[in-house]
Amino acid sequence: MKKPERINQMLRFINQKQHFTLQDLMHEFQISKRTALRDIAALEEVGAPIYAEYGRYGGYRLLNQIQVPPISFNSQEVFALYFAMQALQSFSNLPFQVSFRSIHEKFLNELSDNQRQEIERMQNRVAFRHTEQIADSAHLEPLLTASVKNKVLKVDYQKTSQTSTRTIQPISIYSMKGYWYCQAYDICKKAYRVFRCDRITSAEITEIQPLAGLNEMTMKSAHSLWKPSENAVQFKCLVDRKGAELFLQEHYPSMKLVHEKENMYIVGTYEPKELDFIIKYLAGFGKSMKIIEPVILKEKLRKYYKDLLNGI
Amino acid sequence: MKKPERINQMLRFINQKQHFTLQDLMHEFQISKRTALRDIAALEEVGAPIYAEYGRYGGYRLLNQIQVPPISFNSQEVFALYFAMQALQSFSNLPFQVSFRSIHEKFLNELSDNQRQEIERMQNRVAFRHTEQIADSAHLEPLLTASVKNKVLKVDYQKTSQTSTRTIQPISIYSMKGYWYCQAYDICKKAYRVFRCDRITSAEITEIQPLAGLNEMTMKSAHSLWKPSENAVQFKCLVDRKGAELFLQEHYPSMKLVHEKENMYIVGTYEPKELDFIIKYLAGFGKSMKIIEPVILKEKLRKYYKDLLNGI
DNA sequence: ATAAAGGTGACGAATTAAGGCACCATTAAG
DNA sequence: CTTAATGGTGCCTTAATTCGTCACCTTTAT
Repeated sequence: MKKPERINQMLRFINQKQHFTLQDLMHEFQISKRTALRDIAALEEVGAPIYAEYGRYGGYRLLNQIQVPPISFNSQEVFALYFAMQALQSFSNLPFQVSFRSIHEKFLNELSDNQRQEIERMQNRVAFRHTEQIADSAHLEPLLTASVKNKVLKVDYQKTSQTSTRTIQPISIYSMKGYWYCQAYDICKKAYRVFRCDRITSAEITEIQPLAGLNEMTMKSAHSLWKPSENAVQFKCLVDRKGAELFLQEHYPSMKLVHEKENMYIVGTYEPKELDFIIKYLAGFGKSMKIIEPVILKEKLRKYYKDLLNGI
Repeated sequence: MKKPERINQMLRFINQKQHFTLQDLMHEFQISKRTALRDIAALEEVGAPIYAEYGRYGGYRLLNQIQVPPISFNSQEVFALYFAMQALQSFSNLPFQVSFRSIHEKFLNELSDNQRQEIERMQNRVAFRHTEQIADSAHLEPLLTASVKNKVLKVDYQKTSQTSTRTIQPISIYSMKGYWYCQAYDICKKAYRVFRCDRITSAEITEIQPLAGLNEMTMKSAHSLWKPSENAVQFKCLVDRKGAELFLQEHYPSMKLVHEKENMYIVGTYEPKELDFIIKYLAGFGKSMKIIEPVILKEKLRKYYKDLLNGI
């Protein structure tokens, strides 16, 4: 018997029992223990609500979902979840493997006719837009797995046509502005780094001893690992109301917005090698921003604008 | 997706339809015709009472409903939903009133201990970041209600310190880059418009007769209501690879990216009154962009940079 | 301590799945 | 009668999956 058919029969089989063991499956379907185990995994993947009981007289049982009212979310909650899901759907890469078709169906199954209709009506009326995914990120799953299980990863990282092999301990992954990023500790360089996931061309979980304490890190606290080097330069820019809004739309952890006597300033630090980057960022503010210090930043910006003028 | 899972989803898929075609399966499950055919065979083997209708407008029909064992969300799906919800939570305004606390609790209640633990471990490891909400939008609910129920709304709209009263028929609402927007048809001005919701200072549902046909509009098709006026100016800019990426991160419906003999161009139109806006947008590309036409755009950009230079 | 349950990892041989292609059969519309 | 849209078959190649075996681990009740 082929696997799909067997899995389906199993679904029916376990549905009749409330309790069964691997032995039962082995006899019933004439398969080995290993295969029975694998089939259980397949059943769970399909969504069968079973759980295992360990030890002597253990076995598998069905979660009795019928007794507990099947997730009674109210309409508003259902909407919220549904549209959250829709937003997820537009990601071309996710750190989990999910079929939105399947979620969609299971979701609608749980709902009353009324709720179903309302959802359908709202379908084309609400959206949470975010930047579309720009580059495919192929290895999100191992990155997430490593960060959750506190493992060390060996990755190939491609940066401007150069590929380097890094040994990293991922802390978290996040999507932002069309890209996936991975916060991690670079074991070799002994420093906190952020990697862009689409530039990771391969990822492999190793058994290298992870750094202790790093698994206590959360996404936010990890940023604190980032310290301005001794060479870091302080800067300060005056911004108007519009500039402040732009800042809120896009900024980096090394800067903040401060109010000072009716005026607003962006203050922060940059590493010398990031100069070009920061100039480009600040130029995006246009007239809404005025560099106060340092002078070198003013000079650079002037040069930047001159270059652009010549390039037109 | 592996075959057993696909077959299961198919069972549920065809169970909801009374009629479907090979094409449906091919699209829905992203498989070839040959495979779809084979899957049909597998379904029959599993016991689905399907029969085929030959010829044009043919397809498959289900004789009677199949009994499919109940299944629930699998772990991966639960994770995805959970994190989608987390992302929603960071919105300071939503068009529905929800208590994330309550959703959170209901969610965790339904899960097995195992899943609960995994979720907790992932809590600080994954995030879908989007721009934080910048301005409060107070009247999202009436806007959504009006768009769903096809009602006409009277709103006060504040634009650069001037408040005007508009009579609009909302088509959809969406969030983007930290703001909520509302696509709507302005009944008085007889034109399609997009409003920023935080600038709507009051909203009231009226009983004014709505425009017929508008409720057929979806979010995407509504954009087609937007037509460049007679005064609209065509423009064309050369961009390099980096420029193309920037374009993908941020662009507007009136423009598109085209490939032409190894080169990439942004082409589109702008309204004369949007000139300042478009200049600012294009300036954001820096060296990665070169205006090809019209000349007036080049001139404006040059002036823009000169002004900035003087302002440093 | 022991026995009985579930669970993992690795490996190689066997099997299956998948897509592509060419071509056939049936049916309705024009 | 032709065309388009639909289901259906056979055959080929390549890639992926499946399965059993075996060794060994974990959990739990007795």
